[in-house]
Amino acid sequence: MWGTVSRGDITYTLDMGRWKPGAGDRLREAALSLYLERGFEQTMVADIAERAGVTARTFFRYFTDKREVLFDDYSDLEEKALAALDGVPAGTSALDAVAAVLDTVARMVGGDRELARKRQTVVMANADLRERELIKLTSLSAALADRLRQGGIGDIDASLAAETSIAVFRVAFSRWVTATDDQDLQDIIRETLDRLRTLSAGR
Amino acid sequence: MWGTVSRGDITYTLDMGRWKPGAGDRLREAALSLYLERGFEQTMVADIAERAGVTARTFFRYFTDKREVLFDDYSDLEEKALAALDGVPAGTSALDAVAAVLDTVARMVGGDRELARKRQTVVMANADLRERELIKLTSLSAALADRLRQGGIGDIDASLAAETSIAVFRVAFSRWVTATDDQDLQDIIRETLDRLRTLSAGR
DNA sequence: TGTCGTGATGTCACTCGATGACATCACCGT
DNA sequence: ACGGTGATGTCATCGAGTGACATCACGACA
Repeated sequence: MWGTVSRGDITYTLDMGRWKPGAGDRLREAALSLYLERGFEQTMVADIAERAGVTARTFFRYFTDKREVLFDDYSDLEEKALAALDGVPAGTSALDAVAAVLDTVARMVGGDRELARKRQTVVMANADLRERELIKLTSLSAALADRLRQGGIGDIDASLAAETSIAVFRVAFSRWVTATDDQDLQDIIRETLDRLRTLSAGR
Repeated sequence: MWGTVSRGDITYTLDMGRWKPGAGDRLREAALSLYLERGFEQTMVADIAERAGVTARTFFRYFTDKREVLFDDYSDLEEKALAALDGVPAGTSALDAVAAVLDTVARMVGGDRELARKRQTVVMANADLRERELIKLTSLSAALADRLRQGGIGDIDASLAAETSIAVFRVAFSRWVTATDDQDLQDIIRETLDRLRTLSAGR
């Protein structure tokens, strides 16, 4: 299917990629596997591109930088999270609304623990990747806070609830990927949120 | 004081810097002012170095990268924060312990609001700088959580309390730098923490 | 007072991430 | 068969960051 073609005195090698669809997905897979094999810093964008059958230049057409290839699915997450927030009945307390959002997020992320572990391994091994993850969560938090405000929640309460949800998610997610049993992420998140309520009550 | 010196057929310009002490501080000041004037991306490390009277290579001997020049004081902060944590009496609840830490941090950061505003302006204007700020806060949080565990606080409670303290700090700090009156950062932090307690109680 | 060691800095060369400008190619409709 | 279009490749360039080595001021010491 992909052979070689001569044109003039130049021979083009049609090594899958230039016209094969799905370059973005191939790049994502190539990146994750290479980051896992060699580590993030030891992997060059050219390596990822080569494994995906494209050029480094093409990599940067799909992803703004070398880190983003692991994180661009956060836009989906944010979209669904906001939708979940819109779904809660008016008058729900800020923390309950946020609980509903966390439940939705848990369903999205909690499906494939093996994948989550691979990603977590890679991300935790590198400071730049941890930074990127944090800012993704934070911008999600900011979006949630905005939406909460639109729903009539007070300014500070909205910010606090949103930030708190991130805190809970981080703690719960960490427990989930570390856990040896196969407890649901959803359950762990619920537990963690309850725990926070207890803590804040001073008990 | 710093003139020129001829040695052999080479003339060295002793433009303050090569031997003048305090290169680190000069670099910090130069960076902040340039980031403020032109923006972070439009400022090159060579520019900062030049204003500080050194070479770009020297910049990287003081700071690991272009961002770190704004954040290396976090090591002080972490040190003092942990010391504050050690100062709380045994048996204090996780959240109360964290409250004490926040108070200490507030005293350190809350002294110069003008400086804080400048920094905040620069940091908020650039995604890479926001990332760096987040990871600094997060590693502070991790250090606090560790210390809380050493003090006998349960695993999850320790993580949650530490993460929560970051959430409270972020919300409070944002209010403080934005505020038009001259309310103390300490007070705002106390208020915000109280607000979180109320929120979590479901009221 | 001259010499030497040391720490801080400068110089140079290089790699790699990232971007703009332009060329090339497959594919699709006409 | 032809021309337009979108995706990709190619090339040149900038700037961050790093290693190796040279240079210099200064303080110790004879």
